[in-house]
Amino acid sequence: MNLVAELKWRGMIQDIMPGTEEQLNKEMTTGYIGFDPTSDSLHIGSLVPILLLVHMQRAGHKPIALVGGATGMIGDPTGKSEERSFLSEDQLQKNLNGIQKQLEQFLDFDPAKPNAAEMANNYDWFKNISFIQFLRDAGKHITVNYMMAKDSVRKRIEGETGISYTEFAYQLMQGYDFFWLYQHKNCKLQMGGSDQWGNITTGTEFIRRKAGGEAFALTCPLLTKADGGKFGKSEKGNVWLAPDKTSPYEFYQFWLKASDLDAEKWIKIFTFLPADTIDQLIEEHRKDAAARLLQKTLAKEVTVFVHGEEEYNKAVDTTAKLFGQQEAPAESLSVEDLESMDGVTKFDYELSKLQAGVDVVTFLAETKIFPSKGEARKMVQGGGVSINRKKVEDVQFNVNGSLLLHEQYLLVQKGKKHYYLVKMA
RNA sequence: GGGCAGAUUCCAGAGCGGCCAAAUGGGGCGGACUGUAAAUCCGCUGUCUUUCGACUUCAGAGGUUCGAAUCCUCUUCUGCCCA
Repeated sequence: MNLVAELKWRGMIQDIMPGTEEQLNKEMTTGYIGFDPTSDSLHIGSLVPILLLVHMQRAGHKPIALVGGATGMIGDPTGKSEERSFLSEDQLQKNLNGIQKQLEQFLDFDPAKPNAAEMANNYDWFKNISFIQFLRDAGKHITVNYMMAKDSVRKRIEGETGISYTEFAYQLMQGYDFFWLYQHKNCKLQMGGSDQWGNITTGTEFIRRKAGGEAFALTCPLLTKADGGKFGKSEKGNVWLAPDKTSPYEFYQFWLKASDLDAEKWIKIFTFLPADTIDQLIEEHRKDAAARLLQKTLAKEVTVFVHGEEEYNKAVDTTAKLFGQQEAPAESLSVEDLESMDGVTKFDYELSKLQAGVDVVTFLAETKIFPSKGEARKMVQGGGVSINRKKVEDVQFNVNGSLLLHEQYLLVQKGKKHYYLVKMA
């Protein structure tokens, strides 16, 4: 199966420029995707573009991962209803480093290979361009009329907040990137999320007008959840690829909690499993949805891809202990079980205080499981707190030494899915 | 430069002198049901607080008033129209 057919089948193509498939079939093609340094880690939303690059490389083409050191100083207006504030240069540098390190782990940079991946930073070519030079070299080739017709710009112009000249110019910079890579790296393809279509076509247009060259574009759909919610958010916010921001356990849990409909879609996009395997999984899942085979496979594949086998195994272990036998009393968990629960947030508490006895609300606030007594109380009143798997029914409930597991642990749950281990010190 | 309209809590959007921590919807969180699903139903959603309540919010600064998100003045920002 050729690359385009493969991506199509996986549901990873939203728009594709005519001729792209032919180009990819004709020769080894260099393609790039840009990543915005808006944070020091990528999140799972960026995983789809990353996977596009990986698929490309697997199909024998050459991927370039570009980080926006220059464009990050400007800000992409796409999808933003308001003008954004600048990132500080320190922050930007930190973000660039973080993102670059992450991208490196997913692609093969072995220079011995003809299609070795490459990393690029558009600051490298923008830093030497003067404003005048840019206006003469780039600005002259694209009309404002053309730029204003782009969705990202038009929405802002028609909207209530307007758009600054700075953000308006963004697409020109991205277009110039593509042109630069076309000239220096023979890069003929740009990919990205479908919201980038406008920016990407400015690039192909630019290449056509300025160099008379032909360049291609391909975008992947932006993911949403079947219930219309935003993709990639968990209770704690974004799901990050960095293990210190989203633990592998939480990461694994995110995929495991996917709804049936989403799981069917996502397994095609986020795993490299072949078509027949996936079809079979879907079929089996439909026979016995409660087994959640699809979610488990999805969670496994993605977690291994991002965090590695070992972290995956730990996440599964922890999951089994916490959710395996929900009816089993908390007392049945061994010291090793409790200690080895990776990814579960741990807190310390003074043994002497506990032995004297504390009311739940104070206890929950002092352990920092809840930020304040008020919030802790609300949650207890709403029936959202359990200690050692027993729901706390009463705000006056007294927490004391007799509840301790193995004389030193308390297993606290906020809601059904969030576990905290409190250890006495 | 001139005129007009606007800036409200996470978002959208009511409120137009006391009954306003501020309607409603969305989102978020929690509960019930279930399969750690979806749909549905219920509760919470400025901060702190056991209750009472206290404190900080309606672009910013002043002012009028017993009392202001609501009235006045200036400032900032945005949109629209005229030059």
